[in-house]
Amino acid sequence: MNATSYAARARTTAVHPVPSTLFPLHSTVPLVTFAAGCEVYAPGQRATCLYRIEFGAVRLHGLLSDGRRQVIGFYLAGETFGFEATDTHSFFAEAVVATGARTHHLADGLGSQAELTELALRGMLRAQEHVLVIGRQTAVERVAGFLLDMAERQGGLKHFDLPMSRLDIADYLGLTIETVSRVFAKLRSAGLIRLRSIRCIEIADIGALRGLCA
Amino acid sequence: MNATSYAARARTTAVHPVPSTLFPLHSTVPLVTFAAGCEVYAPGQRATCLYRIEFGAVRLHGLLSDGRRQVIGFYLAGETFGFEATDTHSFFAEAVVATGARTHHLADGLGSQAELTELALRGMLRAQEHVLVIGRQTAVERVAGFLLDMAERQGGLKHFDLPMSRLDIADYLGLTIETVSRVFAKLRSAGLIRLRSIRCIEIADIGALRGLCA
DNA sequence: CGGTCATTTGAGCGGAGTCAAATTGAGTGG
DNA sequence: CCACTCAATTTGACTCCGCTCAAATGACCG
Repeated sequence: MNATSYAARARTTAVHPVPSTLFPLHSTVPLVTFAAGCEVYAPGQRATCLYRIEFGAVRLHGLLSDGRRQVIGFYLAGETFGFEATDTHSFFAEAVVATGARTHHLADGLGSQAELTELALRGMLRAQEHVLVIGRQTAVERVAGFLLDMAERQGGLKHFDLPMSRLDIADYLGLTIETVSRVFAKLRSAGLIRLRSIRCIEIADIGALRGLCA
Repeated sequence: MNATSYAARARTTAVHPVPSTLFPLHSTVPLVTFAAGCEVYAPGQRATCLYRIEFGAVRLHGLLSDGRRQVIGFYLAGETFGFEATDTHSFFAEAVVATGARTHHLADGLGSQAELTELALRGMLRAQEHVLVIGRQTAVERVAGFLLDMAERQGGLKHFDLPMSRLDIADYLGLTIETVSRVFAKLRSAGLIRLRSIRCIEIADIGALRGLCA
């Protein structure tokens, strides 16, 4: 039983839950911003628009009745989320760090049928690959794969920032925060990664890291 | 490490890998049939059409390099699979039992953009919910939820057939065959289910079963 | 009836979880 | 700039759920 509830582990800092609308500088669609930890939407709320992230990061997550949390996915700058199979949202979406996003209603250009299909198909593939990772990989394999994925999605540089906390990573990978921390320590002492700071990772041996991903 | 390879555990019975085309009786699109265990497609193959199942069941699964297997999903009569985010397939599709399906090319009616979007969105949601189950639920919760899902998808009767083996179930739920068997035994001795035969389940106490699913 | 394969059951182990304490780090105010 | 606070992360010790290995039982079939 993995029963330590999310609420008990993470005393989420209370933040202003109302997104502020800023000037649309580079686009005709409005930019909404969210402070770190701020909720974008919750399950059951009506899905009204898509969000394309300009800066920052968002996590999608679900909760079990006793508070166990699973992060379904992270969305980074340039990525789009908010589309649903039903007319209401199925999961929580929250800003991981200060985030700005442009909203697109289904009538808009980005909401065109073909693009929505593309997004849905990619979202499906991503979730299916996530199932494979969580269902059959060890803690080390999951963390190694996660770091490579994050590096690639941030431009493929050999050092990059992790916008999310260890708890977010653990809940994304189906592990505990302690296990994630221990795997980081192991990778560091094996010389595969360096921790420039707590949230800044440098990949020192990408080949070895890839070799760990089964 | 969950390293017992699928090949080592399951000596898949060799079957005729060539689908036979039968007469299109109720539809203008061709019916293809697959014997139990027969491969429908494999990763890397070009995705040419959708399959709508007339009878039988299909599993989608991925393999890790050392043979660990994860079943991504099952498709039952009336359900559609075969759509992909890229132009090639990402996973294996195999008939679980003797299966007949109608193929629909993207130009056909069923392949219309709106329907494809709908399928992709539902597929995404299903995979995301699967992530939540595998990432955060215990063995008992996973099995209980699986049985309820199967019952519901087969018409909601209180008894139904499981088309797939215990190994398929285990690989779908991210467990081992022994654990699945033990949970079945536990649910049976607790009076929540009855096993009419090895593959025929009767739900004796659906309320209690639901209560187990967190 | 014997062979083969799927499933169940038993015994023991280990990877990741739990509980707890130490350490680091980011703010904040003096 | 430093002391202090509080949260995030790391580290340590121990536990337990689900895995591994092994053997028994059951189902199907020629």
